[in-house]
Amino acid sequence: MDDTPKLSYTSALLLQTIRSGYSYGFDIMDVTGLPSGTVYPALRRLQQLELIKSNWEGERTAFAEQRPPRKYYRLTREGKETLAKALERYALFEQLVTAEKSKRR
Amino acid sequence: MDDTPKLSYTSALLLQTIRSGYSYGFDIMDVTGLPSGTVYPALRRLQQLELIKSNWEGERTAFAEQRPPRKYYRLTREGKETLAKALERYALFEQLVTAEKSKRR
DNA sequence: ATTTTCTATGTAGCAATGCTACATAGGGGT
DNA sequence: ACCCCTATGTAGCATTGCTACATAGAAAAT
Repeated sequence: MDDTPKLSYTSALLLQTIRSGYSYGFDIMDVTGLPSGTVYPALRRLQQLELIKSNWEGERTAFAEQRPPRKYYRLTREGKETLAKALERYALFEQLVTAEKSKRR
Repeated sequence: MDDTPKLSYTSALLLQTIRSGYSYGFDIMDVTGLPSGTVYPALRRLQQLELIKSNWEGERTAFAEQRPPRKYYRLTREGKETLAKALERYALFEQLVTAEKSKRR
């Protein structure tokens, strides 16, 4: 019934990061603080699961801005749905934090 | 300088769960939804890192309540400090969620 | 001239983590 | 007899995460 995969925290974080507009590897590394050896393989896995799609930046744009070309990612529809479910699951964390806070007057 | 280990999401969640008063394995499994094969080894690792301590429930209490004895966990001082730092790191997730929300009016 | 720094993507190889399935055990119910 | 509930735990495998390294062009520094 439910074919959406259960995402690790890291995977969910990556999806949310992309969703928030940080859409290429280097930028994602920057925001999340995760190393390249974590980010790039994880992105590849997410793409294999068809939760994200990618396209290379045009060489002309990269050349004009004098830097290597970027590979831009965006969420697929399935990616958005899976992320939504992951956020529900991870909301538990916050509930526990707030519950604990309210305990100590 | 900083000897506090970097916790996985799962480890941080376990610490927070214990902190919130769910202090033995079976209860933790119940709240988090994580299976025993995840929870028990992870608790053992957290104890090896001296982030939590444990003590067995008295046999008399368990006998009186007609159930197997529980192993109760509590955070050490180091555990509390490590958790606090983990929460800072994981706040990034929420920031991204709220940032994204504010983007779509 | 050469070295270093910055942007950018990526892999190899190892260690750590997470999970499924199973094991154990006593009490209570059908 | 058999199953369910509470409770802890392990074996063995698959997946994940990380450190260290590789590549490459442009700019800045020495």
